Amino acid sequence: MLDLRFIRENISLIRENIQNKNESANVDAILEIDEKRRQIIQEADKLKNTRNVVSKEIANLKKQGLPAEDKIAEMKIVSDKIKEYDDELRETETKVYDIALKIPNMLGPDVPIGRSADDNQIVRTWGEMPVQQLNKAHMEIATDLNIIDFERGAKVSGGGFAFYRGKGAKLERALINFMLDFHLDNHNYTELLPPFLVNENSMYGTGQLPKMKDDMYHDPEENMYLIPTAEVPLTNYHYEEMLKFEELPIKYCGYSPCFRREAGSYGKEVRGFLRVHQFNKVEMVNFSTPENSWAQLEILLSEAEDIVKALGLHYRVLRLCSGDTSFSSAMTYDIEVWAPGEQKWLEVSSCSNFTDFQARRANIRFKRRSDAKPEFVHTLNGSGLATSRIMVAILEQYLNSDGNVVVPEVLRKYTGFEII
RNA sequence: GGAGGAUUAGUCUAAUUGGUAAGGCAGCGGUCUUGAAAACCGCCGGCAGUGAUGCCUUGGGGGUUCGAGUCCCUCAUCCUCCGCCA
Repeated sequence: MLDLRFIRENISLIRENIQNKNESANVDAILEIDEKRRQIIQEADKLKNTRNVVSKEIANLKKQGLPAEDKIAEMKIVSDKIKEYDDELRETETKVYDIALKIPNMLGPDVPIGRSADDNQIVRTWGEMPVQQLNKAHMEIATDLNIIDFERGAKVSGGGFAFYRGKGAKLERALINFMLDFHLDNHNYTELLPPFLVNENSMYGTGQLPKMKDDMYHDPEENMYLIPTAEVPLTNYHYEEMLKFEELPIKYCGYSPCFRREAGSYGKEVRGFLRVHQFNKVEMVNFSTPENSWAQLEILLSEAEDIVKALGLHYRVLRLCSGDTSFSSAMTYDIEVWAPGEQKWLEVSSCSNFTDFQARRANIRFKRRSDAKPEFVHTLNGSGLATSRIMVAILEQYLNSDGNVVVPEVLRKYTGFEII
């Protein structure tokens, strides 16, 4: 969420930003409602002051055994009035937040303006386009090698679910463990293995709710949500906390499965591993001071790139244009790996600076000194990485001429085999 | 799932029949000192405000009352016991 005061003072910038982000939030009413909200607070505070002062007088009278009926009757009226104001305030605040929660984060200064993925900037490309002797897509490879079973996934759960089988399952576990160990050993992270179900507050905290409600698996019985990314539990780990200045930046990484309903997806988009309801991901999150967050974003990106490099996969880095940058993000870099069988680039990581947007929602703050005013931290996160699409890239880039797949060097100590 | 107990600010701990959150420690700033410690003074929950100041805050949310840390309802978390269970 944006600061209400910032909204008040920069409404035209906010309208422009909503357009640039291809969002549709309607902010027309917010100024008027917020003005009303502030007036109610002022009026109510005056009455509350009266009540506090006179209540003390009543207490004193009672102590001296003097009558206080007049003042009590007077305060009864004041109290009723306060209740009316408080009810009105609650209503008005709800209206303000309904609008404010749907306003997207402001874009960072270097974000190129554009409508769609076509306008994203290519920052750099790493490695060489691999030359394929066999031109097979990952589904065919996986089926031939019997390492991924979508049919039985569909039978047991539904479309978009799969079993990893045999060496496929082990390769998946190897990827997860390799990524975690790599970040822990080389990038100074603390590992968190989080809950996969979270409450509603957490979903609001990181900004999945209210906007993305339809994309979430929800248990109405307990009002809990299956996480769409470990970003949710890892960021909300410090929900409503005051962090220590000396400890920033705080860096966590953690594995989780990610659950997405993908409502509205269709056709060949949902075929194979490119878009599934459940996939595995190692996520990195970072709590930073405001002045340091842009530098941290570059570091976060390079840490994600280190994984792709270590796996020897041909990839490129994109700076997302305004229209492709998500609701909560100020700026996002995507890492895409090349899938020769698909003949396309696959997103395997998204590294974003959320500035103070999530921190304000989740109320995560820090003090520069023990007697200083609290400030919101900046939060960042990046996938490091999503394994299902990395699996696709490995199968297609490491396919050799006899139809087998060579296991990337760094994974061999985890898999125990060199070839599938 | 059932029964009972607990939750006060970073932490520990107070608060007459309901009368409007008192202290200790830690931390920060200062005086003193060659430097440090000790001692002493001030600050030391949040929001708004340049400020004086005002409002809010006893796990969350409601209620009763002129007034709630205190009484009632509800939810959460923790502890003890019973039941069930990987």
